[in-house]
Amino acid sequence: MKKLYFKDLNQYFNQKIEICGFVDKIRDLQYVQFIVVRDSSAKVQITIEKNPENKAMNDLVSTLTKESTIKASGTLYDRPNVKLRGMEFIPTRIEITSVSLEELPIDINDYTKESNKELRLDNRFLDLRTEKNYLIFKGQTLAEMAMREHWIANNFIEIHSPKILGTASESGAEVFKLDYFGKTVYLAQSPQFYKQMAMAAGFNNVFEIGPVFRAENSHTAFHATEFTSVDIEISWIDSHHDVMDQEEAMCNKMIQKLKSSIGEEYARMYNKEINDVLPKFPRIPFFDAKKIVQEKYKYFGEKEFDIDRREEELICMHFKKETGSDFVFITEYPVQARPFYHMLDESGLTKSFDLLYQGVEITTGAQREHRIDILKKQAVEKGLSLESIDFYLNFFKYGVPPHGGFGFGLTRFLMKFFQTESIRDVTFLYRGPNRVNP
RNA sequence: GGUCCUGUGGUGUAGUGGUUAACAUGCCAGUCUGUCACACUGGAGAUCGCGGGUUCAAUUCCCGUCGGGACCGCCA
Repeated sequence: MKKLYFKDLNQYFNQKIEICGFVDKIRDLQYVQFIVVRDSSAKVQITIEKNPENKAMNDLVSTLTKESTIKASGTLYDRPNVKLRGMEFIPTRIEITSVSLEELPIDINDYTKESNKELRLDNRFLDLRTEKNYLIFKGQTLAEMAMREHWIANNFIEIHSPKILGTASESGAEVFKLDYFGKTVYLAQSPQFYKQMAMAAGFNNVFEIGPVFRAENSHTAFHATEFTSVDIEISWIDSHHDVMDQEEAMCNKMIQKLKSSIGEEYARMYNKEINDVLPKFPRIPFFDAKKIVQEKYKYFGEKEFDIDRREEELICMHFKKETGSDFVFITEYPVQARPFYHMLDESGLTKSFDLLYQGVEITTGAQREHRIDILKKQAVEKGLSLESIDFYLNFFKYGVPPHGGFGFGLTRFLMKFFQTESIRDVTFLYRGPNRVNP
């Protein structure tokens, strides 16, 4: 049997078909019964008159519970007077394929108050049954597809770097340790070193979409201990601006794809259009950005060499007003805020950038230092032992193109794109300091 | 890791030092001429997170504990 998606049902009027899905609502009246059935794409009404001929089905429906799954065969009719999509399905046979318990641990109806978030995460499989949550993962699929299309058109190679590491990878974050046949190994907190290795391998341009692990005891809406990172690395760049050009192009493709594919559904569910994306995003050097926030908003961040949450929000607010852009690049971060492998410019600032989206940092990128002597010197200055990164330094001994790249937090992007309050809402199954189940 | 907040039927909330803990929704039963967030009537459902203390009396006040959240720090 080929599953018919309910969104396509208007092609099947007056035909004998089989439909299957979850029971969304049951309205059992004196002379007629209605079942609203739902699948991932839409809902449809099944109508059964109460009469001797239908007795078997009538009895079945009276025992049916919401959220059970059913299959029904019958005929679909065009019925303009039915409010739900102007159609109804008249069955000749209904099969209950599984029965749901009567009461659900969470309320999945859109029009009532949302259940407690923890309870929803405990019962994520039920939480995800709503059309709004389904749209998030449809959006994620399309976003990844758009990015892949962009990369393939630009000669990128997809890599799958290991997540079990003998030495800790470097992104400035804490790492998880685990037992590996009696030895201590680490979970990858970034594919950083390996995507650079691909540059040394002559792959020219690479990308990876994969999990990364961070042992940070962070209790915020923007952090998870495991999340999906989109990483790219490209060779033969002149500066970090070439990397930003790539990210700009990628984001444009992505937003345009989302707009063309789910723009209507998004507008219906969120009462708002997807914002247009500008072909070019504002690029503002770190200290200039600080200055704007200080002069315009009279806000003085506590961190001299980094940007705090409030500053991120104000910078985004400023450029949204000035240019209409949801995206803003902050460039030339001071060396104090950056890892050892970022390349420095003549003035001692890093050739690096962050990308902010709707007030949140979604990317860090840079031109990498590919000259081994300078790389070693910078590592030592950051307090790293050269032995610990020996395997990494090897990549630079036998010729390597100038290169750079970025890591893009897919869930952070989706969180803001879908206007959710937490990264947990856009993660299939969230992992955090206090959550490793289900 | 720091600061602050929170825990009451299945779910979401209200409320109180003192008789039967309220409301909405959900659930069950019945009624109902096609509903469409169906409607109406009735019913079941809560040792008020857990432990201790104060008190004649604690769901309420205090302490501890466990769970949870928000913001900050760290980062994507």
